[in-house]
Order: sequence, then C-alpha cells, then structure tokens
Amino acid sequence: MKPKFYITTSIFYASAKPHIGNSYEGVLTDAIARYKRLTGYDVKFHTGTDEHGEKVEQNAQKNNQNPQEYVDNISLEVKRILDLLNVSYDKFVRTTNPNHKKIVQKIFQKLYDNGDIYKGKYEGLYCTPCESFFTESQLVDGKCPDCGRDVQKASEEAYFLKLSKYNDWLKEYIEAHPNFITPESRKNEIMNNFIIPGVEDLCISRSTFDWGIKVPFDEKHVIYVWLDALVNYITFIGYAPDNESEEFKRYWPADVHIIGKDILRFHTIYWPVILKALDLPMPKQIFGHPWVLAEGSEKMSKSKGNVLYADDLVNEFGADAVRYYLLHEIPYGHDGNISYELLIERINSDLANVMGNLVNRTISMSQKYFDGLVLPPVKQTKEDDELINMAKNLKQKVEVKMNDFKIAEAIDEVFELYRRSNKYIDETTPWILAKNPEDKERLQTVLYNLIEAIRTATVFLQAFLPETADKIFNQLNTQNRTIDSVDNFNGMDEGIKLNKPEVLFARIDKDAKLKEFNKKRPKTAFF
RNA sequence: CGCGGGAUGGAGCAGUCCGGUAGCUCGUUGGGCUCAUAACCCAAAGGUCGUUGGUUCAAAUCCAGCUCCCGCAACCA
Repeated sequence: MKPKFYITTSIFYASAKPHIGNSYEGVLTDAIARYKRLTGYDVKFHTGTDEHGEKVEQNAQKNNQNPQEYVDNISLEVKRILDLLNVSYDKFVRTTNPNHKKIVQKIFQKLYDNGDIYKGKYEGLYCTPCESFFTESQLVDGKCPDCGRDVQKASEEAYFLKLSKYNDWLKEYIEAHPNFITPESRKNEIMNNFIIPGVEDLCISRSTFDWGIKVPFDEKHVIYVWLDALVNYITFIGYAPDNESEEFKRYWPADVHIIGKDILRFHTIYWPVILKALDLPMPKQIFGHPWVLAEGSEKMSKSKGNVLYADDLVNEFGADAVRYYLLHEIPYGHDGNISYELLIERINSDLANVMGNLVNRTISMSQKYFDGLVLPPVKQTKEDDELINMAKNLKQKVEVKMNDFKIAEAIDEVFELYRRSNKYIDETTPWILAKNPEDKERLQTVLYNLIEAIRTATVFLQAFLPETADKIFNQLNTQNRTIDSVDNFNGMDEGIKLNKPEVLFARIDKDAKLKEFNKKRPKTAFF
C-alpha cells in the first residue's frame, strides 16, 4: 500500500475575491501535492472556503445578498480561480456544509463537557454605534477606529478556550519538535511573542453577529470563526468526537498544513491546543509561506489600486506561466514581488528561451536529420558524461529541495538540466555532424541524449507546470512519465517517432504588452 | 529598551549558523554559431555587501551602536 500524504491549504476566507497572493497558496500546495503523487504517495489534498463570520455578514449586506448567497458566489469564484490554475485538490471544503456544522457543535460540546471550554466574561472597549469591541492597541487616539467616537468599558458573557492550561505543554511540544513550525524564523516569532510570555484563554464565542455556527446549548452565541475553520482539517476527512471514520484513521494526522505567515498564530497555538484537548495527534508540520507583494514591495490593496488577480493573469499568459512565476520567483523565507513586467521577463527568458526553444530546436533537428525517429545511442563519448550524470542526479537533487519545501530551488534544478542541454548542443554541434555521413551514429546518439535529457527534466516539471509537461511529452510522443523512468537514462523508447515541434511559450514583446496594459487599466490616483 | 524579518553591482535573489579572493538569473556590451522562438553558446564591464565602531593575520559573514523599510503586537481574518 502506498504511504499516505495529507496536505491542506488554509481555507480561503470568503469575504472577497482572492487576489494573486491568496491564490499563491493554492499553487504552492499543488506543487507539493503533485510532487508527492509523482513520487508514489497516496495524496489527499484539501482546500476550500471559510464562510462564516462578521465580515462575511457585512459584505453580504453591502451587496444586498443574504450571507449564504454571498458565500456561494465567493466560493464558486475561489474554486474557479483554483481550477484555472490547475490546482489539483482532491476535495473543496466549505464551512457552511451541514455535516461540518454539526461536527463543530459536537466538538464544542465535547470540549465544554471536558472543561476545556468554560463560560466567562469578555471585557473590552466597546463602541455602541458600531457594536464592536476593540483592544487598546486598535484604538485611534483613544477613539473607535471605525467611527471616531468614544468607546466604553463593557463586558459580556462569552465562552473561553483554556489555552493557558496547555501553554507549558505547547512550549515543550514545539521545542521537542523543531520542524513542527517552518521556516525557523516563523517559529521564533511565535515562541517569543506568544508562547514564552504565556497565552491567555481565548474567547471563542461571539454574540454581536449571527452568521456562524451556534453554540449548541446557548443559541445567543456564535462559535468563533477560527474554531469553526480550523477543525475543517478533521471534519472533512470523517472525524466526529463519537465516531472516527476509516478515512480519518488513515489520513490523520496531516502531513503538512500550508498557510500564510499571517495566520501562523492560529495554526501553531489554537489548533494544537484544540487537537490536544480532543486527544488527537498533532499535524506533522506547519509551513508558513511568505506573501506575494505588488510592485515596489507594497501590500496589495484595493485602495492602492495595485491588486492583481490570478484569473486575469492566466487569461493573459496561461496557467503555467503564472504558476512558474509564483513557484520560482517567490523566495522561501520572505516576501516576493510580482508585476506584469517581472512576469513577462521570466516568461521570455526561462520559459521561452531556455526551455521552449530547447525543446523546439531539438525536435526540429530530429525531424530534419532522422525524420523524427528516435534511434539508440550507439556512440557515446566523454563529451556526454556531464549531461548524462546531471540527468541521473536530478531525482535526488529535486527530492532534497522538495522535502524542505524549497520549491524555487527544486525548479532551478530542473531548469539546470534544460540549460545544460542547450550548452550540450553547442558543444556537439549536430548541424556539423549532419554534414558528414560518417558521423551519423554520433549524431543519432547526441540527439538521443538530448531527447532523453529533456524527457528526464520534464518528468519533474509535471509537479510544477503540468500543462507544459504534457505538451512536451506529447511532442516527444512518449508515455514514459513516471519517476522510475529517469533512473538509467534510457527512458525514450527506440523507434518512437516524435511529433511536430510546437512553440510552448511564445516570446512576448514586453514594451508593447506593457503599453497595452497601461491603456486598459485605469491610471491609479496621483498621490 | 515589545517581537520578528529585511537592507548585497541597473532589477530580482543566494551566500551570513561553521569568518578566508563576492555567487546565480535577468539586463547591458563584445564575440561565436546558425539546429531553433533575433533564440542558443562564450567572454567582459558593473558591487568599498545600509551606516559607525570593535574583535581578528583576515568580516557580507562574529560583537556593539545607529539609520531606513516591512510584518506582528492576541480576540479582524
């Protein structure tokens, strides 16, 4: 039986259409999921939408919709965008799912019965017109940040999760499992800011709005969105406090939760405590990825007019171009930028010039010299060693990078082989070999090596650029696409006839394209 | 003295833990090649590694101070 690998994105908060930065998480997770499938795992990949909460309720109202209609739309939109990016999730979960709601209530009940949830009083600064509580630090000049009016001390009944009870346990757990939170800088942040100072009990109910799951025995209260959202990781694989399904037993604990660095706190403090209180094992790893920023390293925001959406980019450049950019250009440990200009530069240099052109010129030569027929490598020389060794070592190199979630570096390894192949063409000068009939055997060997090198790299490319990998394999006319086919540098079957070369990525005229965009897009305000 | 991250040739990044001629991709310039998507291959120019001081034979890398930028600062996700 294959080993299992359960991987999740955080679920998208359904308050607005996700921008490219939000979509990044889907692509990142997808690359890992596809890689794991490629390397023989039984992968379960979940994503979805988090659909309750005050902000959803408010935005629905602004749109003159009821909250359910509103989240139905957003949820479809999220799904559409992920599909457009070829994100290969196995299940798309929604927290308004009736079964999920039922289980959340049962979980709440169980935690209450066990004494991990208790009823207490929430005290804070309250703005009556806005019907909102604020913390000291949220206030602007001591006034309500929304309307600027005075706030009063107020308190209300609320339910609390006993985080404090588990603080020491959590601290020890994180220290004993150094890879639980990655990257390490994120772990330090959480430890120093929250866990070492000690966490206070968390208020996990709200009574100032309705759109949420009701506390089962106290209908005035709605369950805090995060308690609702986090448990999606177990409810949608068949967990219930009174009944753990076979699916749950097989797939839990999750192998990794891929989340944005901004919600680390929820996943590394609240979530472990909830699981501990439910007496369930911890997820193996939590990876807090960086953000995708707009031009000039600015946070994307509607008010700045610098928001990019994945669907627009995909329509313009194709899914794999966008995937390539996100996976390769966003650094592992800190935030990265995206802009039309940078995107076009990467498409031209890496996808069109290095990879696309390599495939094109290689297949063209094969067509020209051998009518596209793949012939055996009968005359190897020392000149071939470096290329062949690089191809044989690729599997190992990619694996090391992928296990550390260094996706960009894994892609680099793949492209190194494409680059080396281009150099190999110059070194072996097939067009000169072709002029001399005596060099025919050498020529067919050189072409075999090239085709097999391309095929080898493309096996791994499947994890990152699935559409492109398919196109290359189709042009090579091969079905040998598995991880095992790359071990001996002999995966291109002899006698196969290559198909006609087709351009994978056309070069883009950057200046013309940018002008076109500037015309289309309304000028951002002058400030 | 709240916490964390960042500051490296025109652009984007790696290197910093374990000090020892500053690396990669793009861009620029020159050359080569012509199988190919004016692509590919080779070479060169360009950085006193934010700043000040210290340790050392030697510092981007260690230590101390400073400046600027970003995120977080608990009940908004």
